Amino acid sequence: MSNLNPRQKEAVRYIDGPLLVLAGAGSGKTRVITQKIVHLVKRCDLKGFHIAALTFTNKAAREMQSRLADQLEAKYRRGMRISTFHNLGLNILKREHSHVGLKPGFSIYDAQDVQQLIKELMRRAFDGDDQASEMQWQISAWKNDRISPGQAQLEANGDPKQVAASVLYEAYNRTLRAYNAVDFDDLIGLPVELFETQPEALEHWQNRIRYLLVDEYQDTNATQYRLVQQLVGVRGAFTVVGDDDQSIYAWRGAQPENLALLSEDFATLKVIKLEQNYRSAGRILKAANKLIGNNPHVFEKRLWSELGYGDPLKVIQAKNEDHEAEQVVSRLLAHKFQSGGRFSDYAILYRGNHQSRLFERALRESQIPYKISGGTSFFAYQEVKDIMAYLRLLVNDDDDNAFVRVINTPRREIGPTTLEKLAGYATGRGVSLCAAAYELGLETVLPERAVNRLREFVEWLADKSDQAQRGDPLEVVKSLVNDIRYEEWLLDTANDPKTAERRMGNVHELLAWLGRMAEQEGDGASLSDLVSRMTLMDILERNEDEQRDDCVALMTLHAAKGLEFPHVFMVGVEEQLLPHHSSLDEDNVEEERRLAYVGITRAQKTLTFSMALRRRKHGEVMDCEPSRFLGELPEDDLVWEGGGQPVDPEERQERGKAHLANLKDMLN
DNA sequence: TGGGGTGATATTTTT
DNA sequence: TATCACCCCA
Repeated sequence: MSNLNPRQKEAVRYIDGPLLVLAGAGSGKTRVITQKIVHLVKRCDLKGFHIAALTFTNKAAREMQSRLADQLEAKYRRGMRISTFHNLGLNILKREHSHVGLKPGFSIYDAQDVQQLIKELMRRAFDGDDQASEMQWQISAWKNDRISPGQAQLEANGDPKQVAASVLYEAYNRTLRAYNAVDFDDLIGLPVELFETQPEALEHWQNRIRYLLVDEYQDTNATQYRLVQQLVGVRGAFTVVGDDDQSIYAWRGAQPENLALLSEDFATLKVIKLEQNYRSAGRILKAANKLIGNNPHVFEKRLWSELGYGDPLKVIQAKNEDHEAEQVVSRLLAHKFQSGGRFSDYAILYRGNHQSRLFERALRESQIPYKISGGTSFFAYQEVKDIMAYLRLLVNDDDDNAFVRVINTPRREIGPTTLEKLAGYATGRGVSLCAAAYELGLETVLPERAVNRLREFVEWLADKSDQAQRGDPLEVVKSLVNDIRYEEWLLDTANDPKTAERRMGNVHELLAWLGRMAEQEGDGASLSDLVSRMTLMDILERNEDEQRDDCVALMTLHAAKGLEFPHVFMVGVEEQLLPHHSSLDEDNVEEERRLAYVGITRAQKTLTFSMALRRRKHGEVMDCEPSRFLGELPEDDLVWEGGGQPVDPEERQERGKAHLANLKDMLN
């Protein structure tokens, strides 16, 4: 407690009612949350069992957990829930599944599964899957806003596209239930629905969670806010921490107005502002404050810092986008030599992922190690999806999506015709594909050979499922991979043995994760538990760059939220790019300004903006103007630089080599 | 069954 | 312009 400032202390100690902590960038909010948990346990005698802290990302949850582990003995942490919203939702559904029409072992569909399903439904209903992702987006938006298919249809007001989407929404939900499956949005939405209608269930969870903390509160959507409201009930024992200036996810349903809404819904709400920043030099904060001052505010806030004033901010004006990348990289390199720092002290932040390419190239040419965050998820690999589909089917034989994925992977000589007939039969009988395969009537529509193959498959599946229920789930999974000769199949299908090897490596990785998770969950863990937990995990692609740890970080402004770097380059700071043109059309400049604000406040010591005067867009060379946001920064703290002549590629190579030699010298 | 040709598309993304 | 998803074919 002694290392907290007075405001932070107040936020930690205040437990008399609902509390909103407005935590500016770099004001130590995670410290406050963890300290508060310690305070609740040690000073207020609250059992860990009765405390829940919610985050949006697994990363944030992990971070909080590990910080807490440093400050609180294990016995105090028993039963404490520090998890993402979605994991809490999963826990609730696991306990209450019967009330919302789910059977144990229900599947969780990720965005990819959902897209597949929606395309399938669209092909069936409108013979065509045009704009499937738009539909997917719309349905998710409705779910986030707590709008039912019926309401959606009413609100569509005859607009054909909206009507179609709402009809699809209805069919989609129905199908998901038939498959005994939920999507990510349902993990929050179904508990909310449940709590609206089942007071006993709500009471149980209110009794269980007696103090609730929520991180990044400005990112909550309507459904998540409702869940928070329900859980805290009239008691209102909660602390939410957020910053309206860092709300950059409104486009995916977040409602920053939930911050202001709190004071309406909880009359006794106390608000504490954390305005002392421990991260950035004075100049950087001054610029950030001035920029964000152009946005309207419900809560006024002014960050200050005791760190020095720091260097002026720079703006590099490059001739074109290649030149921009060159300039940024050569300045980064020069600065690193001069300061003797590490590559990991630097970050390059951009608005859109496509902007990374040029910087990657420039960094590679100069032999600078870098890592790009936001790679493909481990679970996107087809081999991982395959095995996961097997596991899903194993614990949930209603999951037709998984059935279709798995039935011919590897080949079982069950072709599209057989499947189609099976599907037709299943629909007629109102049962799942798996169940249909057992039915005797099947012989009337399918030749004996096909029926036998299907039976063989489902019987094998049932056998495995039995084993999984009785024995060690992990062993069953291993034997499953063995039974289907997956490795053989990978070798057959990949034209290059290296790819097959890599894919099998991913399968082993998956098994290893399952093993680790089984260990973590303890003896009682069923395969179903493991599978659903896995689906919510965030294992990222392991690329070679990540192995080295001294790397320049490349990421989008969105991905940078919550991070900090001694030296930040914000690139492509031009009109049409930041603010992005589509936000201009939609009159969303304020969110773009917050995005710029997030970028600026990532920097600790130096901040450099860059822009190109001309840039090719969609194959056409366009003139670019400096972002309006640059004009909103304090003029005296900004140094504009031309950027000099472009360096020719050969010289760049030379420079890279020289740099490498230099590194070697330093090592010797 | 994967690769090559074709045509649509071009912000941000977590769970 | 570059990428990506999809369709068709060998």
